Amino acid sequence: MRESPRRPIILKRRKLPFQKSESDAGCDEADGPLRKTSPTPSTARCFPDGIRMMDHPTMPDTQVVVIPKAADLQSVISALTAKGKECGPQGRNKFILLSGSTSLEEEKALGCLSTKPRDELEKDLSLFPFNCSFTNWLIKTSFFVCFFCVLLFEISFFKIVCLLPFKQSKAPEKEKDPLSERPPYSYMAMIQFAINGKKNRHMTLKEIYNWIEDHFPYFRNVAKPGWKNSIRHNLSLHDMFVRETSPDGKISYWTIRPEANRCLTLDQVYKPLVDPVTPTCPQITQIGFNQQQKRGPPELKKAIPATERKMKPLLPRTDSYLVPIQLPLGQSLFLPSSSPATLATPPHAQSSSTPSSSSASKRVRIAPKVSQSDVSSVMLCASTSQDIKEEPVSVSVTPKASAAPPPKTRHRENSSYRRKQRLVLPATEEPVLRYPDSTLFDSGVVSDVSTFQDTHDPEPQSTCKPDSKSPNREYAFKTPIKSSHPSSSTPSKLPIVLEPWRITPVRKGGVLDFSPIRTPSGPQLTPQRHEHTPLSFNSTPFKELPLFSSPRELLTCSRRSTPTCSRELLQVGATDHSLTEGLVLDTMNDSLSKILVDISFPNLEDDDLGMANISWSQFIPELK
DNA sequence: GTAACTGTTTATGAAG
DNA sequence: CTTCATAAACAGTTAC
Repeated sequence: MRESPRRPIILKRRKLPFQKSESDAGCDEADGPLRKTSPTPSTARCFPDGIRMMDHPTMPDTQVVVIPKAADLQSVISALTAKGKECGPQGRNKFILLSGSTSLEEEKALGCLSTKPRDELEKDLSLFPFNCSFTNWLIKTSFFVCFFCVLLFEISFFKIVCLLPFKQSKAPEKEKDPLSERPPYSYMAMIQFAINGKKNRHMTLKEIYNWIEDHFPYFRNVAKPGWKNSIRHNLSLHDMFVRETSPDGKISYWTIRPEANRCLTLDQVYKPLVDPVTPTCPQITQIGFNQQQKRGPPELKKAIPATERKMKPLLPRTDSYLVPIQLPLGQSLFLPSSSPATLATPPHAQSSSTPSSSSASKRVRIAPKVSQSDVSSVMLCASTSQDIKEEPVSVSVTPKASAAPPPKTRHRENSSYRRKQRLVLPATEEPVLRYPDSTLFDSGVVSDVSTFQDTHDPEPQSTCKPDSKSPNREYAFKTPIKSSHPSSSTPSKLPIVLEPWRITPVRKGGVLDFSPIRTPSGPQLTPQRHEHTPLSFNSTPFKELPLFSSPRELLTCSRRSTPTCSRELLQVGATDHSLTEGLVLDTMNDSLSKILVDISFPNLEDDDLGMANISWSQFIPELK
């Protein structure tokens, strides 16, 4: 059975001998040889505060420090700092802080570490998921410690790092040829990778082909030629992909709608074990707001077997960016004044005044596949189709309903992901009316609506009556642009029925005010957008935290914010991020309190970080 | 004119 | 039911 896509990648545990290293031997003379041979609780070093220390079983430079609940953490940290410095760079200068444990947990933890034979302990530690109470406890506790230390030692001497003490992977690694393995990404994802991999973020179809072939040899060597058809299909199907033409109109480029673009690049997901053609994509550093991302250590990515990359971490829900948000009626109050008369204006009359690059590309003439007779029949149909005329704009009308399609067809037609046009809500053309001067949409802050406006530049009439004002009118009768016309290159029984809203605005002038998507620069129109931007991908919880005046506030906020990490992000994070089992204070680096902690909780459910059974006051006396 | 390429759309089935 | 992959029909464009 294949692992859950959300399951974090399990890295191989670094196998270290239990023998004390030479360097460590000279670290703390006070610990004595006794501890080296038997790190039992009784031999653990005791600080004046009652802190007990013991060598980490697998990390030679790390000690586990058990801090009593009542201990003064500040003094403990100070002591550890001093101790770490004493040990020097070769000694055990990192400490995993375990704080506030109950005696039972403590005993379990220490007992787990100390009472079992080495081989058994190793076996325990190497099993996955964690079956050691100490390890589980460590996970939970380190969660606490992370926040606690951030709180207390934001300007302290410590560099907080994450290690992977018990990382391992016992899964049998099948020897598969990565070159012949199908990548675990959807076509849509791969297209995004490709386009985002380019500086200017637009690609010709052929470039997309080549990119995919270069990065996924499967498509070059194994896949049937039909995969290119699928690429084209995806490009056409998904609204996030927008076709633009070069200034001379001879070259078509595919781009990604900015507000729909999460700037995904391949190396955000994984680094191939073998990438014979293209080295690691360097694009990530070129992506503007993506620059804060930190890639995981290369070794982490290298350790990801291809089979474990079989996940779908990057499949944005279509409705997350394709469907304009239906806000309540009142939302339209942001709009400038509009009049029913404007609404009554045929959409195409405004479409030419939308000077975005996208719309420019959309001004290509639509092939006049619909003959006059066809148009007549269409108009006749529309005028006689009661269900369409009577339907409010906001009500979805089953396309082709009046054409009596086969039941199967009707079923499919109701699927919202089919056909980009279907994704456009009826009122999406309204912004054109409200904002004939659409320079707003070129400002970079592009709302869904504006882009829809661009993408779905309504030009139905242009087929029959080319817009003489269009600067691109010389590109007459090119391939119909998606969503630009109800009719398609594929003969359609009742083309106009596919987009009933195109005939409803005049009649539904008032109803159109339902549309919330007229806000000129509506961040609120894409409220989720930023949560899906790559900015969030690698951000640590701390980055998102405001300043806190108290531990309680911090922890409260931290717990609050944790669930905001979507599964998707977790999935990506699982690929890129360290798997944190413990927090280590690197006492040898006292220059900065640079926080390098990325917290993820492998083997714990997203919604269950193991905190349910933890009393915060148990760890933080200050909270009491 | 034809082939190849490109783009759009529909249909269908698998998988979850 | 949704998402995705796949196949295919069809049309426009371009190069030969």
